[in-house]
Amino acid sequence: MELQLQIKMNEKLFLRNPEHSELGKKIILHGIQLIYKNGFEAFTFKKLAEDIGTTEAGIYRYFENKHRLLIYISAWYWGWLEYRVTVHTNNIKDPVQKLKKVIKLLATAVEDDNRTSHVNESILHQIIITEGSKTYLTKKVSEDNKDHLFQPYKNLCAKIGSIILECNPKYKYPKSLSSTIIEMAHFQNFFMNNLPSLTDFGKNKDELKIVLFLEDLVFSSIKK
Amino acid sequence: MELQLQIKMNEKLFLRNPEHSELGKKIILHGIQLIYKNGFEAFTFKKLAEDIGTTEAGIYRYFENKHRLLIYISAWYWGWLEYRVTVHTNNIKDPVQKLKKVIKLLATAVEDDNRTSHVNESILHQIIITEGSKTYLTKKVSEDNKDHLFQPYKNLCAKIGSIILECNPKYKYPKSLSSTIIEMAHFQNFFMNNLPSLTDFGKNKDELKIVLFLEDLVFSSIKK
DNA sequence: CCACGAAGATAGTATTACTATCATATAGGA
DNA sequence: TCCTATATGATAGTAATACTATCTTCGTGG
Repeated sequence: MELQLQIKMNEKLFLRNPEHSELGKKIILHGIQLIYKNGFEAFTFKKLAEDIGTTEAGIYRYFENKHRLLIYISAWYWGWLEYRVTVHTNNIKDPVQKLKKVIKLLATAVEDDNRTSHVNESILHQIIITEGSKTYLTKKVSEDNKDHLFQPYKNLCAKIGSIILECNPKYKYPKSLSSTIIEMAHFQNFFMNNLPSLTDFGKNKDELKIVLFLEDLVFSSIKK
Repeated sequence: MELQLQIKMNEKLFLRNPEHSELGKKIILHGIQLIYKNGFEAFTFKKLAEDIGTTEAGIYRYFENKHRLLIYISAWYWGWLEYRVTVHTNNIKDPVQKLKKVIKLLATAVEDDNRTSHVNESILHQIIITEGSKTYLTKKVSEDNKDHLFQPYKNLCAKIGSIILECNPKYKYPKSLSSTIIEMAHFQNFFMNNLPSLTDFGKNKDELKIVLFLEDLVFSSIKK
C-alpha cells in the first residue's frame, strides 16, 4: 500500500486546485524545476506550458500569475516543514533537544520525499532559499497577508517560538528569534554558496557549520 | 560654503556616471522615489522617463537595466552607511559601545542628508528594506559578484565583523553574525510593519525594540 | 567657428503577461 | 444510452515591457 502525504492548502492560493488533476500536478512539478533552473525572474507561464506540453491559458486556469504560483509552492514548503518539525519533535521531551532538531531540519538539505510524487523537495528547498522572500517583499504583502497566504510560514514561526519559550519562559523575543533562525538558515546558506565572504563557512560549503552557528546564536540568547 | 558628500561608486555599476550630470542625478532621485512608490516589480524605465521628462533611451544610456539601477542605489546606500558607521564610531574606544552604535545606525530610520541633494536617504532606507535583497537573490549573483557590485555591502559586513572581534577575539562567527545583524535590522523592520506576528514588536512599530532585540542577540552571542 | 558629446525625438522589435473565444474530449448522472 | 458539466486544447489578440537603433539638435570647450 502506498502512503500519501497531503498538505492542506489555502483555497485562495489558486483558481483551481492543482492537486486535483494530472495537469495541476505537472504545473507544480515542472514549475518548481523551471524556477530552479532559470530563476524566478526569467520564469514565464509560456515556458512552463511548453515544458509540460500544454498552453499558457491552461496554466492561467490554475494560477492567477507566476507570483501566486511562487506563493503556492512556498506555502506548500512551509506546511511540509512544519509537518516534519512536528513529526521529528513529537517524541522529544527536552525542549533544548527539540530546538536543536528544528535547527537541523531548517538548515540542512532534504532528500526527496517519495510520498509526494508531484513535488521534488530537495530542489524546492533550494528555490525557497533563493526565491522565498520574494513572496512577501512586495507592495501587496498586507493584501496577501489578509488572505492568509503566509499562514504556513507564520504557523511554523509560532511553533518554533513556543519551543523557544519552553526552553526559557522568560525570553523576551521568541517570535523575532524564531523568524531570525528561519531566515538565517536560508540566507547563510545562500551566502555560503554565493557570497562566501559574508559568512565564516568558507568555500567548503558545509551545512553543518550553519547549524553550529545557529545553535550558538540561539542558545546563547535564550539561556538565562 | 556647501559641503559635498561623494560616495565612490564602482564603474561597472553604470554605463555613464549618473553623478556627472543633471539628468543622471534626476535618474537617481526620481528612481528612488518611483521604486519607493510602486515597488521594484512595477517600476519601469518608461515611467521613470515620463516622471523626469526625458525618454526611455535617455535612461538606458546610464543604466543597462532596472536591476543594475537597483544594485547602484543599494551600493550607494551601503557605502553611505559604512561612511556613517566610520564617522560615528571613530571617537569611541569601547568596542561594545561601538557595536551598540552600529546596531542603532542599522536599525533606526535616518533623516535626509542634505549634503547629497540627489539622494533622499530616508526613503532610500525603506527601499533597501523591501528591495535590497533582490539585488543578489538572482541567478546572476556570482557574475555580479565577480564585477564587485556587492563590494560596499561586503565591506560593511567586514567592518562590523572586525568590531565584533574587538569585543571578543575568540568569537567564531564574526562575519555570519555581522550579516545576520544587517539582514535582521531590515527584515525585523519589514516584519514589524507588514507581518507583525513574525516579531515581538506588535503594532506599535517602535524601531527601538528592534535595537533591543539585536543588542540582546549580539551581546549574548559574543560574551565569553 | 567648429567639433564633440550629451540629450531629445522617434521608430521598431521580441517578449511578457495576460484575456477571450470556440472546439473537443470525457466522466458521471439521469 | 444519452445528456451535460467540466477540463483541456487550440488559436487569437492586446497592452505593456524591455530593450535597440537612428537621426537630429543643442551647448560647451578649444
